[in-house]
Amino acid sequence: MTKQERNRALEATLRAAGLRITRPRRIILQILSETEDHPDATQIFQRAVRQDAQISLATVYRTMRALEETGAIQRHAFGDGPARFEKAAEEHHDHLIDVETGDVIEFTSARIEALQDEIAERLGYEIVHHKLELYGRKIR
Amino acid sequence: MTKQERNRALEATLRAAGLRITRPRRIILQILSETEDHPDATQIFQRAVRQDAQISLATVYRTMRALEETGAIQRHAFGDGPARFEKAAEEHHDHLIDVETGDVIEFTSARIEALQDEIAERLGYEIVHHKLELYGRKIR
DNA sequence: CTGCAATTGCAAACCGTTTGCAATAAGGGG
DNA sequence: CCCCTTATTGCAAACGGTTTGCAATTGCAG
Repeated sequence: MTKQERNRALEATLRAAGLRITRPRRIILQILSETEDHPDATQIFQRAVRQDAQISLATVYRTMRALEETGAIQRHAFGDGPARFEKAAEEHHDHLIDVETGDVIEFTSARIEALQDEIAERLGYEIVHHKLELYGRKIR
Repeated sequence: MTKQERNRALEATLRAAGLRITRPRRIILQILSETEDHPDATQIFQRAVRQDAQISLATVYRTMRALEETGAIQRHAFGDGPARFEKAAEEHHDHLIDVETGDVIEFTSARIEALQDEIAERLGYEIVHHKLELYGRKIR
């Protein structure tokens, strides 16, 4: 993907969200698109500042909120600590968090999803969303 | 269970935790033993104050922390908002949170537990603990 | 009963996050 | 292309939940 294509994609995301295309938002979205991890607001802010020294943390938070509301990104609260973000996944997935490093591994299980629906239905509920987090330690 | 038996049980819990038996702790633990819901610190505090007007919120937090560390109670973070507590469950269980009322329904599924272990193992991890929360809306 | 360490209440600090404000910038209409 | 309206920004102050320093109180071992 060329730099231009990337840019076009970012702008499309913003436009689709009904948001104006601004320098801070472009930078923040790009950080989120490029990263492999699940950074928190402060980390995003630190990375953003490297590209534009006058971006403020408040803008990061506001942008995260706006993008979350439109579904462009997802907010997670692993354990305690600050919220961590990732760009919206094409496919739903759950998380395995390494308790030692904080690393996050994504996974999916259609069988677990199915069981969840089954359980909810049995209890007389329809699932709006769910959260499955495994906290584990690497073997060996 | 008589009042005396209850008291004895509470004290046993505290003693097992290596904690001194104090008025605030007795009251807080009793609230947690009697309630059906998953109150947050403020709610626990409010209920405690009815029995002893000079209990402080700080003590509630300190007690929750101490009891959590010894495993006597569990801390949950449903969605955002304040942490909510419940006395340690004999058996592990997960939660279905009513998105409209905040009510919490507990459930268990051996099948889901088994799948989780399977997934973690496949990823090279052993599960330390996990969190499964279903957020749903009551059907009709 | 005494003495020491644990616990308490209070108020102030804390941390992640949100918000009011005035200044700036985006982008649709002419 | 410029103007005007409105969204967005940076800053600093406020916020809500939680933790902490301190001096006073209390539990409990001896």
